[in-house]
Amino acid sequence: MSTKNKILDAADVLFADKGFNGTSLREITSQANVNLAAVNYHFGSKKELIKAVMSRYMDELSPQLESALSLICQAEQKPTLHEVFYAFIDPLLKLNEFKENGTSTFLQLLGRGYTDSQGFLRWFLTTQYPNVFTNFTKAVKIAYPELTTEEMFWRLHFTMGTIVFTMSSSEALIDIAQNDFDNKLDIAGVIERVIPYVAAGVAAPITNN
Amino acid sequence: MSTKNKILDAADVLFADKGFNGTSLREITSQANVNLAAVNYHFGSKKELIKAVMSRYMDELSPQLESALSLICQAEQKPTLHEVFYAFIDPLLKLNEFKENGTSTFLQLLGRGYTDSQGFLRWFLTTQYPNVFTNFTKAVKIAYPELTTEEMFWRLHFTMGTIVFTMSSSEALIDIAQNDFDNKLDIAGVIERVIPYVAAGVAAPITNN
DNA sequence: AGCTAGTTTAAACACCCGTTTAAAATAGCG
DNA sequence: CGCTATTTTAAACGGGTGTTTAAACTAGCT
Repeated sequence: MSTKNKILDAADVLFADKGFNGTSLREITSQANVNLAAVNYHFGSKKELIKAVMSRYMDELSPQLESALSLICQAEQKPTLHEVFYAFIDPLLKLNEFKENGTSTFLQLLGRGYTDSQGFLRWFLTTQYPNVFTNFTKAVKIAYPELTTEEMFWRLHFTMGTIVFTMSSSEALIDIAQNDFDNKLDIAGVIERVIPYVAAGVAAPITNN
Repeated sequence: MSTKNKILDAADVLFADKGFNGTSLREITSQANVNLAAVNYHFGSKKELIKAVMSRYMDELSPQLESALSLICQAEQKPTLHEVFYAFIDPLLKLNEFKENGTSTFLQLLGRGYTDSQGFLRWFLTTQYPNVFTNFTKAVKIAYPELTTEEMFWRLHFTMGTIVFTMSSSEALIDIAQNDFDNKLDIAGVIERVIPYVAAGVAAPITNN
């Protein structure tokens, strides 16, 4: 395997686990069995490495999400909110074929990116992959047209927060849940549980104060 | 003002803004106009300072939350989920009297603590302030007894995630929202919007797969 | 084989970190 | 006042950080 990929593979596990700030290049390169300077040689800087790690997932995910959402929007009958959110499941789970534990690693990275480094990753995602967001809001708008744009703005961000936050601590939660309820559970199980939650949240009746 | 309080005041703003790992003692002490060594003299270590910052809020909040929740549980008619969640609003908003921008700062700190430093703050909160959690689950159990303990476990963590994550990026979101919808909005407004969302999420019908 | 372009390597660089030290300053009190 | 205990201070410590350097190595190709 190429040095570049060895670095990427080691980096995304460590980044997901300990955050971007919390992971040093020395940890990454020793885990990847490559020289420290290789990161700067192949990627230029740590920041560019972070972008590369995220891009590897987004380039895989983004087209699949786009087609899944546009399929829903063009269907003869208008979709339910439940269907809109379920459109995310297959593309997300396919990341597991793309890479071992790809789904949960990616979602953890997303969570890290939201809170670490003062939102530079949010800027990166919204500017580099804007279609994912516009397609999603379009689909929600069709499924729940009564929702004002502003309410939708907030509820989608709440949803983003729920997903991302849950997944970034999903390993710990799964551990606790398996101890307390001895119920075999994996990342797909968590997704199965979070979808009804966020769908109900977005579908909540509009309160007019 | 005492050196100790100057440090605490500077620390919680910086911690909320840039995370625990992302804030150095040198930033804190220069912002507080005190000597670098003062932190270790008064608090012992950075970790103890983090605990002290959180305790200052929790000691204020915890009793108020406990009484608000037990009031609800002991009412003659069983509470709705909406009421259970609204019980949080007043105690949280009272943090603004306790300290300028106390509410949003505290919630941001909570978000930081969940993701930074591999969950040591979660351990700290659940072991030092267990009553808040048990009272909350008790109240939810009364309001929605059909929910299994396991489902409740997950939905409460989803809720925690939504709140904490939303608030940790609330400033940026409020900025965007005010630009796009020119709608005056503050932290209380965000709370007003997130409550129906999480209440609906927790109240979502049970799916049996 | 000999040259070149691409890659890897060990070492050093300059800087930031949390913590400790020991001296200086400041209060508090008999 | 003079003594003691507390607090503040500047400086240093040991270690970790991302990045850069220049030399060594390794293809690939004529």
